[in-house]
Amino acid sequence: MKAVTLQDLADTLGVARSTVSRALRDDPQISPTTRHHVRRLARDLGYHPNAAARALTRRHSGVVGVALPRSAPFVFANPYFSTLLEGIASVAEDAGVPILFSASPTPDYERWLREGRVDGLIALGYGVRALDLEQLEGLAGGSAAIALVGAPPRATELPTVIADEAPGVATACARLAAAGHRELALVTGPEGAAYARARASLWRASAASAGMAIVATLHGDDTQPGGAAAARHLLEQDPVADAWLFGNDAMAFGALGALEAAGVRVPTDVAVVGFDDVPPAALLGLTTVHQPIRALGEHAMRLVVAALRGDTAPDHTFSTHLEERRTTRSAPSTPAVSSHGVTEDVT
Amino acid sequence: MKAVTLQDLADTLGVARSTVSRALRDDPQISPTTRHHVRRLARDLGYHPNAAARALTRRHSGVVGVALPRSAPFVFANPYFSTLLEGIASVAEDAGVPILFSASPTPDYERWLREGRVDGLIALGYGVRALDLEQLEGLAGGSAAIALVGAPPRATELPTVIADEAPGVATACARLAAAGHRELALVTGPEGAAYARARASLWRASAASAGMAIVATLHGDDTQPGGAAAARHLLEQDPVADAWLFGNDAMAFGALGALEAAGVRVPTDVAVVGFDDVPPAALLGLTTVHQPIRALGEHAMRLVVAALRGDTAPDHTFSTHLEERRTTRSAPSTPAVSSHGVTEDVT
DNA sequence: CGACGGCCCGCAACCGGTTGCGCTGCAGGA
DNA sequence: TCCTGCAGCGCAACCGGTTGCGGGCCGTCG
Repeated sequence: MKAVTLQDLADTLGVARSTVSRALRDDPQISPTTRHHVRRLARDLGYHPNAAARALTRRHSGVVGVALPRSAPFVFANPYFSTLLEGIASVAEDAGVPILFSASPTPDYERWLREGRVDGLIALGYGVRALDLEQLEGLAGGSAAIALVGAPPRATELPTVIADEAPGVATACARLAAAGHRELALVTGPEGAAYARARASLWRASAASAGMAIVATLHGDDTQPGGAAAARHLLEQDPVADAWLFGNDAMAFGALGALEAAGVRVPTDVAVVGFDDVPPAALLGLTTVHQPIRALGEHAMRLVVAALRGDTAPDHTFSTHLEERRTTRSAPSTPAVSSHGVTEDVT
Repeated sequence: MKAVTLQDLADTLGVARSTVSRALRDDPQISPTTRHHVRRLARDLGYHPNAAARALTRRHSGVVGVALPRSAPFVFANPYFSTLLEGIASVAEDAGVPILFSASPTPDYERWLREGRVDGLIALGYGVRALDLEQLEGLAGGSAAIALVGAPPRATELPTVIADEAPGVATACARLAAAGHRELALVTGPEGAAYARARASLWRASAASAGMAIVATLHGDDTQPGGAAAARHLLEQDPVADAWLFGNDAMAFGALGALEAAGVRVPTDVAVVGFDDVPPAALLGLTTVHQPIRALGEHAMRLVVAALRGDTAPDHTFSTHLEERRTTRSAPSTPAVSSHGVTEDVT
């Protein structure tokens, strides 16, 4: 089954290929009648312009790539990325831009840009290593539209979309202190990750100014089993800190499971605080630092789409807040459970 | 910043473009020395073959498309699709195949095939409408590699990956009957959806042969809020069925929230059974019919990859089973809670 | 010493659209 | 009547790789 080409249309109509091309592209130098004939035949024969040929002459593909930080099982097991993708895909859909992605530890996506496979790129999270960052900056000097989501390994001129984590962390510390906690445990992300270091030092500073101390720090792998392992580890410590902070919700979920299995009551014996506020957090009643994940994704795609069109998108800053639910004790007088409930973040 | 092309390499080396092309492609008719020179220069100049040009001559792009059934917010809010994507992306990663997708209600993906943007396509769930199915069947007659996931609207020759839902449903009914239930309520998917009809009639048949009856049937929209709404609706009925079956887990989650808000105890007052067993189900302790979602995705991609290579993948059948957790009562003598716990489906 | 064969490489066509430019034919103005 | 102007279309080059085929150069054998 050969695909029908411009030439085919031209042949059966007895005109030149260029005429057909122009007719389909609404070129004013084609007469209405000819244009009409061409369009009708194109419709009847089911003509679809070859994407490769078009991309070749137009020097761009109209596709935006999304660089996932790690391999598929990791990425898709974490609702954080799904939610980010939700935002990205949703504005991509409105803009009519298809998305190319491949979860991979290797920086394929940088090749995509050079090969012209994609015109723009959104790099998620700590997938961007310092080395890649340099390459990306070079590519951005060309016509590539690039946006980063999450804290890059070092300062960069590349457009970066990120939420200010301070407010959420600050109120979390305030609430914990008010509830009587003094010694905290922190389970942060992988040792090398920039965002994990940033969050850890933020927690430390914020805890200190609320009159608390972080007495144990662990590095998790940002997965649910990793969180469970961290929890078991923390349970062996003596004394056990009675409030645990997690670098993301996935690890907190794992910890909740481990705590239940160990017969430890939450929040009575230990309070648990997550980070990100992914959709399942509301279901589980996990207290967590809310980050507008979906909005971050949307904005990243908006930046890229705007860059592709040549104009620049309005700047926007994102913030965080504490979503207080059932895994933390309430301070003596304040009502604690969020009124949002399970339907949140879904529509 | 112009990209470096074959011609550039040829010019600086003083050879023909074709020579450079052959040298890079390990053509035996190029001398080792020339080949070496070419490769070195290519590396030094950072040459990357233009994807469009290559796709144009080779008549294929090396990309596989994934057709999402509805728009992004719906798809990514549902862990079912994330898990499917996890499987798909994971074998795509191994095969080195990038994935193109765009959540959209319109059949863009069929265009993708015709435009040569993608060589293969995986169509998810009830996104495949009867009309599209015809188109897809036509395209499959050509060289397109197509796989369907989930029940198609009608019988088709297209390779379809789907799990046998009968075993899971049957044991669910058996357990419910053993726990003393007699009258069930069913909240199934959208009215028009083929898979929803199939599941509904399966539940009905299975319940009947277990000595139970489905006394109320509602159509939900497969979302969490939809499930909550359905639950509120069911609570107004008189008498209230004391076991509720849901067409997917997302709706069951919503129902759980609504039940909690209404002060109804689960499973004492009403038992809740979901469908799919998405990862959060384990966290929440939702009893549900387990479907090997990730494996379904993996197999679909394997089918497509095999078809692209010209050979055919081994057939494989998938089954379901009941994952009994805390939202159903246990029968008098059997131990009920699954031993899997929270770490399931994560590694 | 000439012929023949094999190794390497260049020429040119092609994939399917896009686009600058030039040519034709007809209408209107001088 | 001749020239100008413009609308409408064709020619051909180009985008950047790929590939069939032909040809030059060299070594070897008769």
